[in-house]
Amino acid sequence: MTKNDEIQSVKELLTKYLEEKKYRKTPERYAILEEIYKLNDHFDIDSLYNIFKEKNFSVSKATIYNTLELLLDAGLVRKHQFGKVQAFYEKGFFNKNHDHIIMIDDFQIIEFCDPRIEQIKKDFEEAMGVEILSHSLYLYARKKEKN
Amino acid sequence: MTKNDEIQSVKELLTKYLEEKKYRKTPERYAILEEIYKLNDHFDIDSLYNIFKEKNFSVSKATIYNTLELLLDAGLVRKHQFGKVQAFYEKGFFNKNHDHIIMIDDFQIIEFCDPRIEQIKKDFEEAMGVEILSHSLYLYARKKEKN
DNA sequence: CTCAATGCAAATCATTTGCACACCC
DNA sequence: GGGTGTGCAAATGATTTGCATTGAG
Repeated sequence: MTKNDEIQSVKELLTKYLEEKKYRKTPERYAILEEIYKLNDHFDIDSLYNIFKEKNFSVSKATIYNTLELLLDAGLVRKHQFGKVQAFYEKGFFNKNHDHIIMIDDFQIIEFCDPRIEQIKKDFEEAMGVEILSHSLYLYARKKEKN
Repeated sequence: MTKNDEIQSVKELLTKYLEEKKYRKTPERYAILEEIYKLNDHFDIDSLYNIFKEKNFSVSKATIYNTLELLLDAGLVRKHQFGKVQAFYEKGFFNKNHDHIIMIDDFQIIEFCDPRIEQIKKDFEEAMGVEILSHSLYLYARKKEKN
């Protein structure tokens, strides 16, 4: 799937979501979704705001906040809050690797996926009679020093 | 180990830490540590501040922020930031259960510990040649609806 | 006595909110 | 047209900072 195909697909998912919820299909919502899916990296509100600014496409921060909330609810982005006050986001539909290793030296983020997590979740659901809706796992790592 | 023994022990750990780092042994630092270890629950800065206020023991919020940073560095408390802007803390030396289930209905927090996590960490350390310093795992759950 | 630590208030910064206007339906 | 969504600026709330004062070493 090319990046353009991917963008096309998530736009369709957004349309479906907006129609289901009877929300309006505003150009801002599609533009923000598209910009997010063009990015390969994690991003914060400000950098997204600046991308639009550079393109002379006018979107207010309030709208970006609102829209990210909406996309979060639609399941099209993920939100991270690793230790910092400021939240980070990433596109979140096709890249199924849910977990993250944070390199504390340079804050590089590596994604991974380990089936044992899913097993742990299943075990807890059964043991405690609850439904686990989501999870977040971060490993904080640093490159091994050579002594 | 009784709660008093525990408080005694962590105070000694704090002393050791302060001496190593050549920091001063102020009454505030010990008082804050003690209050935290008297609590059984997770807490935020404000509730800790209010505890001192009620006791007419004067500690400023700036000092509480500073001291929590210090205790964090000393490994005597843990910090959480689950989605919210406001951070939560908990005592963190003797209670070895590191992972948390957040009940999204009432924000109740359940602790647990699963050895599979440690195994995942070990595997990654070996596979990627990094040292994993810590991790955080949250499961977001809700009580199962009875249909 | 000296300088690190505290207390207070002001500053900062991310996020939220209120309200007028715009534009999707 | 009607009401939701947007934009802007002001409000909020957690955390940080500056600076004068205190007290640990």
